[in-house]
Amino acid sequence: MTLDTRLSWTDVRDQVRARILNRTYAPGDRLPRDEDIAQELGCARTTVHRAMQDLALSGLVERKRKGGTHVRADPVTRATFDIPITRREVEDRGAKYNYQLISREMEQTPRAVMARFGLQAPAQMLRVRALHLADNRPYILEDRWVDTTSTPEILKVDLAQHSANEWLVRNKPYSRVDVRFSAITAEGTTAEYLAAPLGSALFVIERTTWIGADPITTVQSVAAPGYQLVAQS
Amino acid sequence: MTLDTRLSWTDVRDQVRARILNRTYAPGDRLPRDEDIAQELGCARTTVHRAMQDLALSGLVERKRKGGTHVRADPVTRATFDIPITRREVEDRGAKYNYQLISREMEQTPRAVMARFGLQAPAQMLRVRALHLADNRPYILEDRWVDTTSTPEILKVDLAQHSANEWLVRNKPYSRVDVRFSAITAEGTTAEYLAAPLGSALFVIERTTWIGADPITTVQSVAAPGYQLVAQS
DNA sequence: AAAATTAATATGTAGCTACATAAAAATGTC
DNA sequence: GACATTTTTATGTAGCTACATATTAATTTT
Repeated sequence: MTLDTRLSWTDVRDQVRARILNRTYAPGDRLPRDEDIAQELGCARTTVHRAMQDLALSGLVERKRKGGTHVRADPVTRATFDIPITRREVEDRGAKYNYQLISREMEQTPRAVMARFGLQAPAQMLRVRALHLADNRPYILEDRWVDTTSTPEILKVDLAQHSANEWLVRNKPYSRVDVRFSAITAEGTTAEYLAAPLGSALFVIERTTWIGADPITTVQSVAAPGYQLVAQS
Repeated sequence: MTLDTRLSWTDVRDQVRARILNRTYAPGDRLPRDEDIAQELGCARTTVHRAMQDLALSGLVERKRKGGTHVRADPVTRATFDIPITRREVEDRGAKYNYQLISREMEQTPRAVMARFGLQAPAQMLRVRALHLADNRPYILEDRWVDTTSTPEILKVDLAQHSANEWLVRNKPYSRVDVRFSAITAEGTTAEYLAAPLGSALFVIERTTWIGADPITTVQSVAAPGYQLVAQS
């Protein structure tokens, strides 16, 4: 048991956060300099610096050189989501995972896919459609396009056995990713594959990845009715 | 012009990331110790440490004391979303913001709301329903419950003038938040208020906040058709 | 051989110094 | 007064030391 009351940077962060919460430092206010806070609390400036960095990262304060640290007037809620490979997601829920390949063919990219990649002209890419199942019930329907220029190896993968999702995540790291969420209405074959009532609302995750400037893949993953995405705490 | 090729921690991070991308360090592999990397690249261990922390934060590697640093075998896509106050969101799109109060009354919390707060028994709370408009078109319909025990001041706020969203964000900082996304079908008054075709799919953001262990507010925000949420790059 | 103890080790953290850098404030010039 | 230049200042970063802490690995004990 050490009797020293040495402050850790998380202690400092929590104290400063508490002061923001109880309005000692109100929205828009400028906080004291790191060094002054350090002196007041009896720790080093580096410790305060680390605490402040964390508060800035979480969106509570804004820091600027020479300008100092300000409590954000319009705090944003910042939420982080983990999007694991579908197999894991299913298995983590304690369900049995299954996978079915629906189609696999070279096609010309439609306008929507060009837009996602930021392409000027259409290209030939591998389009893979597949269904992921949880306990033998449809879970996620994915419609994927893979750039065979950046990823020719995909052509040799037996996609009936291994999902493109898994193969790509394991074998094709990306340097940039774009993720967006939306909702669509269940219609036609989408509704059929997901066994969703016609007209029901479906949650959609759109994910596009690049390596450097080169497109790798873009997927539209449509979840079965009732799907909910929860932020990391 | 300094001729020193002193490495910054972001340089180190990028170099290590590049090695993971190009399979020098493959998924599941253990990376060299921070100190060895530091020596190899010619910088201090602290610099490597900072770089590694960042890679761990972004989900690329996992670190454990004594265990070392490992490339994650099943990398997750980690995406961060900023959820600003609705006024800002609208104005940032260059649209004119408007707001309409629909109803405001004390009610007993239904089961769904109890669940969101984790309450055992129902409670009386202030229920506020309101519509946010962008360029005079429905944008987001919010159905909010405010705990008047933790937040009695809300009762004195003129909610016809200021949205509860804005007042709470500005005046009631929270210490914990739960965010989740889903999709629902447009029906009844929801469809009416949002001027959405019956049966169309609507994107839903559910946000619940606490201060310490005390509930503050929970909102279900239903967006007009076509809404898309984009991750921060 | 199994269990308990001890040692070794990689990451985590705090504090210090020194200097870099951006931006505001002060000053000087026309 | 308007504009350009210099100074000041608060945060940002790199490197060092020293020690904390969580685990694994090795050793001893039963």
